[in-house]
Amino acid sequence: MKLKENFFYTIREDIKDEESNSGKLLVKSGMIKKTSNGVYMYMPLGFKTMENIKAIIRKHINKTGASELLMPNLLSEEIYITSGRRDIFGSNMFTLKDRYNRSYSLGPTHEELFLEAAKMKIKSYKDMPFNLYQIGNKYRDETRPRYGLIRVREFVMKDAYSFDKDLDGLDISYQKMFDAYKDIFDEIGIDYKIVKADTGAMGGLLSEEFQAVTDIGEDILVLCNQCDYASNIEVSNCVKINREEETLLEKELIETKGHGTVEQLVSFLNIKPEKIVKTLIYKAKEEFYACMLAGDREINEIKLSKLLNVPEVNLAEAEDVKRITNAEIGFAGPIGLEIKIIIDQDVLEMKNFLVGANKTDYHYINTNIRDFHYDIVADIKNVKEGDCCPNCGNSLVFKKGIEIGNTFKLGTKYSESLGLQYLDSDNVLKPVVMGSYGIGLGRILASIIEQNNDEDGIIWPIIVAPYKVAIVIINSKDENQVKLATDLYEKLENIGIDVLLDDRDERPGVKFKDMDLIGIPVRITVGKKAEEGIFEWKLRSSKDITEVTIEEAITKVKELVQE
RNA sequence: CGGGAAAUGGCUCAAUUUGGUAGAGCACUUGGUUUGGGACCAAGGGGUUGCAGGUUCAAAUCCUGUUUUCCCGACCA
Repeated sequence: MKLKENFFYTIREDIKDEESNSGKLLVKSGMIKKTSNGVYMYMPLGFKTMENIKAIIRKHINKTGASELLMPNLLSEEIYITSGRRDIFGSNMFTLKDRYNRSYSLGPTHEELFLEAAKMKIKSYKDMPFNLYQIGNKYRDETRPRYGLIRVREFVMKDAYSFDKDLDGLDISYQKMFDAYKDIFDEIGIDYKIVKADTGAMGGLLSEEFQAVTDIGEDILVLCNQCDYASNIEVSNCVKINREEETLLEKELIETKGHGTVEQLVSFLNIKPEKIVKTLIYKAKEEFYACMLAGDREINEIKLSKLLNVPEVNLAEAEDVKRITNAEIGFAGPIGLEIKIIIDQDVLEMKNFLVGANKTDYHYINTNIRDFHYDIVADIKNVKEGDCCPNCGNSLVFKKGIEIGNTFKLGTKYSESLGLQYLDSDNVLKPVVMGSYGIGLGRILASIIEQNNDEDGIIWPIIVAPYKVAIVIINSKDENQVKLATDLYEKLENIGIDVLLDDRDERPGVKFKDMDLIGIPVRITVGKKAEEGIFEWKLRSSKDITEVTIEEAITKVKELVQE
């Protein structure tokens, strides 16, 4: 592409309404432009990069034997009501009415539709396995879009769905897709981890997430130093902590005026948070539960909701807490409570701890497990950095990640609710066994930038770069320079290299800054030594500059692109 | 959905406290000097200050409502 005669722009000023590095750089470099909260245009440069990512994805997904198709996004709401997911998505789903007042929604995910498509073929066990996929838009009414392309309301996703007659078949289909995912992310060159995750609104048997490792990530990845344990914190199991033996003391009521939080109590009484057991009142459906865990720990609501077998749990409202505990917030405790009490497994081992007294401004010290009743003992807390690995016992470390891919073993959940059956060899109708597999393309774009940038801008890996080579003409009025640069430009184009010719009437500094900003991997400059046929070769990722002839330049480009 | 901040030429901001009819830098146009890391000089073009009301002789500025954006939280395959 010749810059002078094509659509190209960059922004010099800092981007005010983007917080993340990738968001700022994507907007500054002219790759995307925000149209409203969480909705972006892909400008030519961004579009081209996206197409490169799509090509890599297609290559590997096609290799698994999956067939590509394209689904609509305007979907009758009926579809989601039938599958029972209308309520699960709730206000996360965009809905609209047509002129006859019929309800439609913009597809947040497409299990239901792919299942409809699969019905066209599946009659007998002989019709499986197969795998369908599309690369298309998804719509989710996120409460708070943020971080550029990382959390948006309209986004591009590759979603694939496998159909098998039994679980053994699913295992094979799943593994194929799982391996393809690894190949895709390896080829793109993202630093990622695969973690076990919650199945959430998708339901099903197993969920594994492909997480790009970056500090801006919204998920916490729990990793082991020694073994290959890797899990999203939402489902990481806690290993019981061994505690020192202590003589049990008698509980004692003490005044703690105005000190309701763990933090306040720690400084007021000069005790360790590990000697406090906090009591949180939760509401699940219409029932209240008191959840007890050590003061230095966070509750894990996903574990709690699974334990109680409800879709979600919420902290109780202030009035409810006051009514249940007869005290202000901060003074809840187990003694005398009439609701069900769930204690974290570690509380069982704790000795002589502090709890709320269910009386404003009072706590009990030296409380022990014998002093109150409890109904359930379970693992209801988040793991902490330094905890023991459930696999090998070594210590766990945390990293932050962005979910860029997710693979689910769905099982028969959807085929049962939507009636996708086949006739098996024993002449019995059975539900089809499904898997679903997603990749977020915008998140890949953002993650690559989060992982590959410097103070000058983006540094694209060559495989996804919108253009592999930028030829910069130092003085676009110098005929020699223009001629030489154009010659190289045409030769590279002829061998199929995406190359960009900066022939604008700008000063060199402007051109260098722009090429750095948009992250083109190779820069070939035509300047002072144009008359001798000498180019300057520089990689975006390095400071080194070498002099090359036109033949050498072409050879070096070929080598780089083939790698 | 709770809490906070903001909205002024294409972009980043000033003028708002103390009401007097909008200004700078960047970008753009023209001319000139320049040309190896976001040049300089000169002359220009471009804004009914998010929107709707209200107060006032007079509103970017004060008041009310509303919309949008950003941040923190809640939420989130």
